[in-house]
Amino acid sequence: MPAQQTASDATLQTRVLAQIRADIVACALLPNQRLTLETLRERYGAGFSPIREALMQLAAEGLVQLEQNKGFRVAGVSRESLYDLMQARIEIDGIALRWSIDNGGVDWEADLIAAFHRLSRHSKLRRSRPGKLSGEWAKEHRAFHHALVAACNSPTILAIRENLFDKAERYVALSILSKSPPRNDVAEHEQIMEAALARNVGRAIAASREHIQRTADKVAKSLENHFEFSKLPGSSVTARESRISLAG
Amino acid sequence: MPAQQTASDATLQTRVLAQIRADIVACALLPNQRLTLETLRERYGAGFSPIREALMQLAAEGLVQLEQNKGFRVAGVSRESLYDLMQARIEIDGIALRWSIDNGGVDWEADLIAAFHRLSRHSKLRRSRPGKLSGEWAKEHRAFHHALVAACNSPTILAIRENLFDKAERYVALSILSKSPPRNDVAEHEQIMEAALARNVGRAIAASREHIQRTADKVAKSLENHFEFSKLPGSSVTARESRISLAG
DNA sequence: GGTCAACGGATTTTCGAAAATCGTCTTGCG
DNA sequence: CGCAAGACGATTTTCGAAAATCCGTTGACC
Repeated sequence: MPAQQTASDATLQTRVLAQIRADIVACALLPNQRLTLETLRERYGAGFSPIREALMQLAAEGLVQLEQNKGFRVAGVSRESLYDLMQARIEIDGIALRWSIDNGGVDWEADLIAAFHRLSRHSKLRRSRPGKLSGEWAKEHRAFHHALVAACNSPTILAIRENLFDKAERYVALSILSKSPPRNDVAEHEQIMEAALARNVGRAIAASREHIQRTADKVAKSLENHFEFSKLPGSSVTARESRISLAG
Repeated sequence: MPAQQTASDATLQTRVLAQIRADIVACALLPNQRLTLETLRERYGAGFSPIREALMQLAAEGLVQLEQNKGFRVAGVSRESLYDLMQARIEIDGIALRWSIDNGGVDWEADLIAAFHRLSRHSKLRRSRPGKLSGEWAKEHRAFHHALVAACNSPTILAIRENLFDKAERYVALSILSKSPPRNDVAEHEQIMEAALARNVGRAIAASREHIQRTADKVAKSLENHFEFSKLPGSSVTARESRISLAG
């Protein structure tokens, strides 16, 4: 069993898709950055077909933009789309949370508590050491929010939620890249969890809304403070290509 | 200006994508039908690449399913996924409607009224003549529902809504294919519109919920009455490949 | 008779080259 | 000098063939 890669299903296309998506979400590929096929071909070691197919799928998900005969770009960011995204997340997560509380059984409760425990531990580690563990933390954070809504029993809503979460995580990664320290939101997560476990739908949704709203405001603020995003590590992107416009 | 095709943006991929999506939504390609690349190549007159790219995008949208090394199929249907879809539509359309009522101005009102007028006229034509105009009607029906939420001012929610609408329309097309006469729901649409124009959010959302719920029930019933779906016009699909299972 | 491995056909997946397209620069003309 | 037409370079888009994979089947061996 060659356990070498994190997520290599089988086909090259699947692997490339996962890698590019991860790189975009983690802002290893910056917003608005041009995605030349030749460059991607070198970077991911694949032919044109798998890469183009992966990019098409990401275009459908909204993580990359495609212009006719002009190629692909990482989706741009703006204050408008940030708040649009976060507002939608509030609603969608609210729905998923409501249904999850309605349907969730003991397993759901147990998984949720376990996920919170892992998250809180990783949050402490994250605060003590430098920002090298943010990958680990992001994983636990994602797992916790997934556990919250895991019992909602609606593949449609869950798929939508997952997609919005990806996009939100990208904004958070961008905020961290701009030297903004991550905020300590363990207490917020605990409040959501406790309300959910108490089967208090209204309180849980309100707490979730607050959580997302605060994240949105924090991200918006930290991006405003760093209007010029020219030289970021590990990318030969020109200023023009990766400039982040908060205006439109 | 060669106005020959309905929707031919520019690239072959875009055209193929629109055609396949339309064919799936209209059930010209039946649920569960296998999509051999060779067959699609003949049917749409294109190479492998544009077709595969289009299918990848449709896979991301959820209209086709992709199995590793086993190719593509039109997404299957089931009672569970029908109700999952419709339940999600109720919620998403509710959100979009609420925001649209909050934000909509006079233009929104005017467009909505105009869309309803066209819809009601086409509904009468549709009842008088045989089912040859259902394509026209579907277009107006789609336009009306879009006009309802057009002012919601959230690209994210609108994109999600559009996708769910496509999937719902496919179920309705399937229902019509099973010789089930379309129901006369002009009154329902009028109720939604009037509540929206009166800025009565609660009543509008309730009417919308009722409308979707009734459509779901109607579709579910007409599909149950036609368990065997083997020989449908214009397709050389074997019974095994296109059988519609309402069980799972 | 039953089980397992290897073979063959069909299809997917991947590749790299050819064709088409766009933006830009240059050139020629008014 | 200004402007339009044409050509060049870079990149996308498309194509068909080659490689890889899967499934069903045959055949051999226990």
